[in-house]
Amino acid sequence: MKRKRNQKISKFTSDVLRVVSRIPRGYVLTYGEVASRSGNPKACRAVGTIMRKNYNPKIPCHRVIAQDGLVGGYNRGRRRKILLLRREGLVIKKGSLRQKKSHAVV
DNA sequence: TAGCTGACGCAAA
DNA sequence: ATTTGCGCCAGCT
Repeated sequence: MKRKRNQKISKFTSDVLRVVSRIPRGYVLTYGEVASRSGNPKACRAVGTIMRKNYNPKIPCHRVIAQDGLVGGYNRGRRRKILLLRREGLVIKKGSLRQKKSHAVV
């Protein structure tokens, strides 16, 4: 069912969304990194939860991958996520990224 | 209010 | 190199 008014998002959520939206094209961050930059280094799972909710399609959530290199999940299908990443110049082998490109704080 | 879930991370076997 | 188990946190029912 649809909700008329949007739930007020937590500061953490807001921060996470901001961090992710700042990831440059061609770069990726891990869920853990995003969590750390959001103030809770151990909230990697929570980050996943937030991404899953897919607040704003404008947010490049496909640039957030797992620490082990696996692309992780994607609300619209892992396949799609991989496509997007390759499209940005990243090399993915069997669902995992060869070289992780993190960006220093922008 | 309390409990369950999951787009994770890491250590151990 | 792989697989299994446990911990952690915010959101949802």
